[in-house]
Amino acid sequence: MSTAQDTAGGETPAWAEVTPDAARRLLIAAVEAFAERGYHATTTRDIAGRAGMSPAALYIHYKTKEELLHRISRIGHAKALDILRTAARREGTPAERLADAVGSFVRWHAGGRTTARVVQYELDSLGPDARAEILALRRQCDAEVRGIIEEGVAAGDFDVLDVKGTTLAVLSLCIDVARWFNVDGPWTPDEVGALYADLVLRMVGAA
Amino acid sequence: MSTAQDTAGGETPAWAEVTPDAARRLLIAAVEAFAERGYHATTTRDIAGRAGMSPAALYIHYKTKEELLHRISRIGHAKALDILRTAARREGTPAERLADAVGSFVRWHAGGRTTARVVQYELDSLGPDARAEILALRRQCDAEVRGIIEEGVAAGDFDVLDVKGTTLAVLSLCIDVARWFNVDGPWTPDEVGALYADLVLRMVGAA
DNA sequence: GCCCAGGGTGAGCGGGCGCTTAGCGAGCGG
DNA sequence: CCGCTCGCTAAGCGCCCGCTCACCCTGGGC
Repeated sequence: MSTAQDTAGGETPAWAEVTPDAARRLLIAAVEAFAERGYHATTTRDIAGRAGMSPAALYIHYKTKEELLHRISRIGHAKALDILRTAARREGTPAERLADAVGSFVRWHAGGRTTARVVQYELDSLGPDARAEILALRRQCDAEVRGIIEEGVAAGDFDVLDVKGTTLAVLSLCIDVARWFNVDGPWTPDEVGALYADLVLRMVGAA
Repeated sequence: MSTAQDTAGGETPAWAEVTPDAARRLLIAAVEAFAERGYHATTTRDIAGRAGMSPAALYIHYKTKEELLHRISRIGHAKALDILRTAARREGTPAERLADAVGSFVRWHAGGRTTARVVQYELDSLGPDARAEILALRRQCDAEVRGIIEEGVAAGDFDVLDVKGTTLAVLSLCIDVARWFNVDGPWTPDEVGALYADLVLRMVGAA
């Protein structure tokens, strides 16, 4: 159960950047707990218990419960931005790059649903400073997708009425996968990624 | 501020079915608080305070804090289902009915964002029985939209690879409006409704 | 063998939570 | 003008929260 959360493509083991080991185990426990119950409904005793430690151990590695959420949010958003950036800057037509971006972004939200849930839906539980920092990362995600769509429009490959609105809709569609995707459901992350890539190409008039 | 939340088209005053007046004021206060902070982060003292009452007054009209969420969720889902059902059963081509359904559903999520947020995102805070009841209403919402899409496919108006997946994506797109829509933002609910109706028609290949 | 640094624990503090209860006072039939 | 009803309040109960602190155990340098 503790090794269930990997990255979208299985590149690097998840949360490898968090050290030492005890801090990583606590963070993974927090991700699972926040995803299941939400930030406010999760107790520090629950997090420590999942990591096999006493409640006090949490405060050796993190100043507060909110710092845990902040760390999770920052690492998660960095990963999401990395996925979109990689797709946006590869070679290929705008349609190919948009399909790649949506496909891999959706695979991450479906496969790493536990992490994605926390990253995408617990943002409001952060304090003002931390939230502002995360929102900046979000705007960069938006910019990457909008960039691809604008290039497609400029090249005459896409037919879009409202670039800003369509960008928002595309991201919204991908993000909401984290809310409804069920590992035991009828689709694999790959299947949802492929379906969504097709749907998004239709949305921008590239089909 | 207390009259801010109306229905999508301004048909009936919101929450008119909740009586007596004190119970309705408490429920409206709860909707606002849950939408702002989430169910678990909202205290019964906060709800009562917003309604101008003492903390104990809440328990004259509701057995528990969860009963408030349950009532809000049931009424909200009933309204959502009503919107979709009305659009699905009117006269017109499948494309017209789908555009109507998406447009009005999105207008409700954008205009009544406060309510929609609670209804769509605080579901997991309900107990098993209450959640099961609400999930049944959700499946009916899904069935209404899937019905329109199936008719469009049967009539040869739509070109859809995966009816079930596309239905889910359409609903997901609409629901997520409640997460990002901002009343002070660049769009009105009507504009988002129109944009989304166009995007969904493209998704089903009816453009 | 001794010491020290540092990750870990058990116990517990102050406080705020959901919820209860005893009683108050306005409205009203008789 | 009594007295009953009933919506509401003030006070507070028991609980568990986030977080702290004094102490312990273990492993590596000398």
